[in-house]
Amino acid sequence: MSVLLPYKFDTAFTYAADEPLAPGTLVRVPLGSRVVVGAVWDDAPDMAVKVKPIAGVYAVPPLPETTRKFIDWVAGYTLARRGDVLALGLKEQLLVAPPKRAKQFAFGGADPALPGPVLSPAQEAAATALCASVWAQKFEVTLLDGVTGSGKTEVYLEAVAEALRLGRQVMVLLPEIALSIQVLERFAARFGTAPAVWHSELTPAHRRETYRAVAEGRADVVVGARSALFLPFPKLGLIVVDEEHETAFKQEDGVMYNARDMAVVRAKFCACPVVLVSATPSLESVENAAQGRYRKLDLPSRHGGASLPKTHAIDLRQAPPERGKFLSPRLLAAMRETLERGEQAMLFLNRRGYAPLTLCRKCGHRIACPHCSAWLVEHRSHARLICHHCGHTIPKPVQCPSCEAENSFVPIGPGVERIAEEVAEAFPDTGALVMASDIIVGPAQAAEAARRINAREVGIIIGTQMVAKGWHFPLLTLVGVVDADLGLAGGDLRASEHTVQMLHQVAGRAGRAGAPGQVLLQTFAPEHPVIAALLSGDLQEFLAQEAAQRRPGHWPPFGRLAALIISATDERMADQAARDLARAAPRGQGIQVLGPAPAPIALLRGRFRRRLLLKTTREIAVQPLLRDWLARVEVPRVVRVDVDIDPVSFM
DNA sequence: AGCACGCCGACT
DNA sequence: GTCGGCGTGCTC
Repeated sequence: MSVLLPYKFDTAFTYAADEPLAPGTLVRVPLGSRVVVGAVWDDAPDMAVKVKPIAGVYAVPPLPETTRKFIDWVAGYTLARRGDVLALGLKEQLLVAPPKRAKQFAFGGADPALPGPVLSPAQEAAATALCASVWAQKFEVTLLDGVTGSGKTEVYLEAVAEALRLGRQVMVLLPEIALSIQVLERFAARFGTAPAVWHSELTPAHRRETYRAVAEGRADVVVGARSALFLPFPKLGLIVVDEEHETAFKQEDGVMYNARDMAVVRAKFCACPVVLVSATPSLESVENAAQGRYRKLDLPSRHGGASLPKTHAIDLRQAPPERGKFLSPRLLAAMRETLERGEQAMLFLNRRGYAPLTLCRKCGHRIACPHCSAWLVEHRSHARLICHHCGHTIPKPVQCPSCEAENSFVPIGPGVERIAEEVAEAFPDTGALVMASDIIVGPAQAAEAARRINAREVGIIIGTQMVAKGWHFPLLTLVGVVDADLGLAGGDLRASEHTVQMLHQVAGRAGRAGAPGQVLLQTFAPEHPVIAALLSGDLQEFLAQEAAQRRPGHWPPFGRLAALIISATDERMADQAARDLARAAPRGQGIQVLGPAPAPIALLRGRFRRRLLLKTTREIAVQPLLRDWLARVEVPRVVRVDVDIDPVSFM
């Protein structure tokens, strides 16, 4: 009998059992001197190897066939080992008997019969279409494209209700679920009980009970981060991917998978519909809809008569801030007017900390991370400099290590903490709140931040990208983007697309209730297509331009990409391996290999990194090419070669 | 993932 | 002379 182990093995091991066990059965098996968990797999047993008997069987429902097929498929697609993929959803701690005092799972209690909200005609039409798909119980992908504040959540909650009426389970994927308190509250309001949640910050006992409830079919709605994909749903009837454009769905280490794309595959194996939801859908999904692979449903206007915010650019070349400051007079004036009306303002700057660079004004020395090619970022709230890549941290030095000058360091450029300082000077009597991932940590703090804002204890919110997602602050009417050009630097394929998405989402926080919203973009390049798209609000036209740029060169979504990241603690070894791989690169019609080049972060956590990029036309599957390529080249064991299929980050 | 085996530096 | 550093390799 073959058993797949949740460790770095691609092949299943063979064990003996007194009587045959059904595939998916979770077992305890000896491995070396230990006993570990494993899952009976569908592979043929290996007859050539001498086998040990299994040590026991867990009293847990077996992994459903749909889950096993999905695990095999993900491994094949991402070039990961199957055991590593199994490990994403199976850990020994999930199966140990729950202690007596563990609270019984309170679910199975969602009530789809509770009355839903009154929907607008457009919402009603979309909800009806989604419910029909759920009812049909067959695979279908729908892109639900609705402007910010259009009530997309209410629409897909009706589809969730339909699945519950049919006795099926529902998986809802969110980016960064730990911060999505407000979404969970809306689920609770609709169904009379909070959904099961699945994310990295659950306690072990909670995690164990949720796993069991899902496996036994007791948990009917699970709202989770990307790893919820690997939970063993026995009767999945609907998958929802909210904020489908979010890059947080892409796992960038270990098994590198895109949860949005894998959700579509998961739905296919489960023969159920999947709904991708966004106000700013990715070019990938829009193109899939244009080609007829996905169905598209639109919610073109805001719910309840609220209008979309008006967006204006502030040209920093003509009206710059005071010297040493970052908020222009026009933005400050708009903030003042907003506060005087009793409304709230939000300043957006996608940069944590006080200043991104610390410079010695005597000799020009800049403080860099010893393990990464990156500057250390000053965090004044901790009185330290921190590397945002590896976490390396030092107290802010008094003396320059290069020229030995004392107190010569000056902060260069702004982070949210520095903006907060400027705000405190300009508006000393207004409560301000910084929202950044190092300050608002976990669900409790996120909930407390939302409470303070909606209780009007806070007049000005200063946030990083954390504030772009899903928040609903009724009194917020002004959004100021401190540096709208920030995301455009660098040669990233999707820099423009991601900047438009992020800034549009931030803009969408303004004016969600009655009062009209206003968005001000501070920029040095008001004529840039990204800024132009945000000013006009015509995202379709913007995506059409993006498509026109990417199509001729077969860049995604009009072609396929895979990245090879070659890394070693010895720079010459990384270089040599990269050159050897480049020399053996696959060739042929529709195949292109770019590089090797030093990665933009050429040194990361003490490892030197080189990159190669494989680009092919859409008809070519990159996995066989890569398997063959990597098998032909021998690299020293100390050199690591990571494969990133469909890369999102090019760092 | 663990755990053992294995070959080089600083202790008794 | 041994203890132990963690690089390398194996686990059905």
